[in-house]
Amino acid sequence: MTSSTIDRILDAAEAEFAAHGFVETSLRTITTKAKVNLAAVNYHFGSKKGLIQAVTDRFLGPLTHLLQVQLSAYEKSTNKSDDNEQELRVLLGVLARSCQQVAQQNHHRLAVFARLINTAYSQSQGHLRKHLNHQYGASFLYFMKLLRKHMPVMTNEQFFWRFHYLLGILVFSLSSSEALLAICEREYASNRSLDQIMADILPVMASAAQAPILGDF
Amino acid sequence: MTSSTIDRILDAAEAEFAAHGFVETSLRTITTKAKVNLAAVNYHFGSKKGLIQAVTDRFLGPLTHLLQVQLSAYEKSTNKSDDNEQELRVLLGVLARSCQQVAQQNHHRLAVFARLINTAYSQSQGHLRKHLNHQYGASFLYFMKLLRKHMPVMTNEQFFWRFHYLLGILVFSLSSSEALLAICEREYASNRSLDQIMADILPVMASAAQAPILGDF
DNA sequence: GTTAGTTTTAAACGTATGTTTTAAACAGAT
DNA sequence: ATCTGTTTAAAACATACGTTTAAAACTAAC
Repeated sequence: MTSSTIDRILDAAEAEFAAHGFVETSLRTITTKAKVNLAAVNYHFGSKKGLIQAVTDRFLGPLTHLLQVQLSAYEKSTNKSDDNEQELRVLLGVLARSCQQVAQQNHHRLAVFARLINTAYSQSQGHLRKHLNHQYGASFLYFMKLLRKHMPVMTNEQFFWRFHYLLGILVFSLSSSEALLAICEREYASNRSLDQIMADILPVMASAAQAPILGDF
Repeated sequence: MTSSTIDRILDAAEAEFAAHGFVETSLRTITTKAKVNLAAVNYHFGSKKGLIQAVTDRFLGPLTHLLQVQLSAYEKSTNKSDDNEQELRVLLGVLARSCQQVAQQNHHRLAVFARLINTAYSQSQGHLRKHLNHQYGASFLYFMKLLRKHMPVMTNEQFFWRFHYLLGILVFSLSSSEALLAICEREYASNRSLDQIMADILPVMASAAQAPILGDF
């Protein structure tokens, strides 16, 4: 047995979810791609919802754990720069590197994660968002706490909004990465990688974090 | 007859699409909310796909038309600032104001638009993206051309990526606006409007547009 | 008032989906 | 080798969906 049924399902589901979204991909396409019987999903994961949760947990579990470690290491580090924007890039780099390390070559994982965030914030009810917050909120709150230090000249509410604007850059880029990379290759004959995109985004997010707050427009 | 069947369908579809997405909302929920017979959708719009197109056309048609006018007025205007970032805010403000003017109080319209962009870029095939580009690409290319002038220190490819990072801010904020506004009200007892969010985003996008390009991280 | 064209209605159709069921195949322990 | 619990397999189930049909209701012109 090269790989277990469970792993083959998770891998196939991850790829399909990343490419077509959660509701758009059926269990039948997943199970045929995984070369597994249809009923296997409900046997091992209970339901489609359980499968989605398992796929995302496989990424978010290690990610939040690694993030916790890396952030506390960053917090204890002494060689902080005086340049606030530089320091923002470093902090955002901790998150980016943690994502990359957990995704480990697998370009689907980040796309699934981005889709998850997207759907979580697109639901008016917000059940998924509450679940994510309850399950993995601690690590991300920690990250936000450190980020907050480098964005001092705003109220908590202003920080809330600004944070989600930054999140938008990341989520949109990752969930659209497949299409964007394809366009980029066709239009500019340039073969980029997800890692390069991540590196590309960091200074953009850092600048966006420091943008002035203007009342009018 | 207070409002025609077609308009009632469009209004109901717009609200449901904005709240739950295109695939997640059924024709039955739309027609019951519109107090219209189920078959009316297929009679008037041919198919669900036709309905989606009609909903988005109702927004994108006027928007691109208005944008075309406003942008050429902007291009001809003489009181340009020497401050590049300020000028970026003005140009982005043209887009924002056009969106607001066309959306006209209807907070669903912008959310549907954002969802459309999101799904267009989330499809690996990209049929929807090509359709939008073919139908409404001219106005947005015009906008990009003007934007390009204020982001000179990068290659065309770098501009391509940067543009989509900016797009991410807008799309995520708009498609998540309902959830974000709800959280904001609950957490900070602050009643914001979509217009305020738009005004809030402009300087962030302007700063992000001018962020430096760093090779490493 | 009749007629021709349009719109609305109720019902049914075909299909795709997630899920369940029941039995068979398998694995490891005794 | 037998037994026990676990996993796989094929089939069926129930439901929700988009779509189509055919008749009824409506509208406006003659």
